Amino acid sequence: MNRAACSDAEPVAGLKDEFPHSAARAAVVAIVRGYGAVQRQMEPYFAQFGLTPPQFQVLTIINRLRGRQPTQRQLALELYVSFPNVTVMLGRLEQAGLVRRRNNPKDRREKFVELTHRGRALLQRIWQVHQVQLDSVMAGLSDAEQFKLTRLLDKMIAGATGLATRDRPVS
Amino acid sequence: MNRAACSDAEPVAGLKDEFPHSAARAAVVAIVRGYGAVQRQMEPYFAQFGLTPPQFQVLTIINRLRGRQPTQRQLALELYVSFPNVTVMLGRLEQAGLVRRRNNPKDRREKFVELTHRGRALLQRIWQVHQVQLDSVMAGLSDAEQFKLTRLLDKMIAGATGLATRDRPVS
DNA sequence: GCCAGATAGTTAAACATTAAACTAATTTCA
DNA sequence: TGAAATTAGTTTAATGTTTAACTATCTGGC
Repeated sequence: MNRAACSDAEPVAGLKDEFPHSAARAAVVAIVRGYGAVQRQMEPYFAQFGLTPPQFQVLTIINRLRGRQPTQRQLALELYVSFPNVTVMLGRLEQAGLVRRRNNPKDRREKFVELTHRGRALLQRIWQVHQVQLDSVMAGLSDAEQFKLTRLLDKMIAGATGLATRDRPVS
Repeated sequence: MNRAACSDAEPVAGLKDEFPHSAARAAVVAIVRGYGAVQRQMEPYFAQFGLTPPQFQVLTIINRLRGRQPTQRQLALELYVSFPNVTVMLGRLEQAGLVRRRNNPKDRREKFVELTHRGRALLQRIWQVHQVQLDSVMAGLSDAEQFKLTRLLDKMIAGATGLATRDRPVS
């Protein structure tokens, strides 16, 4: 390819080559990096129990909503994920014997979701060592700093002015 | 299934039904939620340019390493992702005409990666409006709070005591 | 000079995720 | 009552991610 008249190795005339730094950019980058660090610690930890982090999240939410007969729909809203995603994840968790779907006889479109005995037992087994893991992830910060971090993130979430925001998945 | 002797609706005897709250747990949850909020704002934003957030990240890193002839290997290390992941993502970006792979004649195992003119032009088009987007994500925090948030997250990352940690993907 | 081991990249299989299109059941209302 | 609209869930296609297994190439010691 002959691009002598528009060399691909040269910057485009008059435009800068790097995006400038700013407090907002640094904070966004820090959040993404912080999330990555948390993920890298939690993945092998949950793998010990045969779970992925999202699977643990699903089990936790189902447990929290127990007694309220959650449907897959309600689960998706609580989890902040799309509806098809719930279908897929429950399929795997059901196959693993941790979760059960029951048809609602009153409305045959709906299915209630609940933990099996095995699913509940697994959650409790994890809880016995879970605080140690969380503390090791947060070992770099004092309790006061952990509170401050939590407060700042909550404030950021509350104040984000979603210019091009989608509140939640729509499917 | 007859489970009369071990009812699935009862909590396991002697174990608690909820994992207790703690500063560390709140902070981890806040990081995950904060990341989700950022993602939900950035995805539709990048979609305007036909990109996903990871694709933008790849283009940014390739641009930053330009002049150093980065290989796919070096890209994976900078991006903190696995090597096969780079293969897959570059495949799509190359197909979109934003990136180019060139064989290293000195070592025919390696491939150098560089932005095409079109890739560089797209980055610069995004940069022109990028600060507005970042500021809208961080609209809830003052500049000083953004600095503090960045500092706390960096400290958290540096201090995490990876009990069961994997520094980076191994493949 | 040649073969064992290391290195760069790819392919395959699994999981998570979304949007879009589809099926089935219920509700609305004319 | 019966057709239209709504709602719950699934399936499909696409993207991103990992680990494991594979191919091709290079390097080092004999």
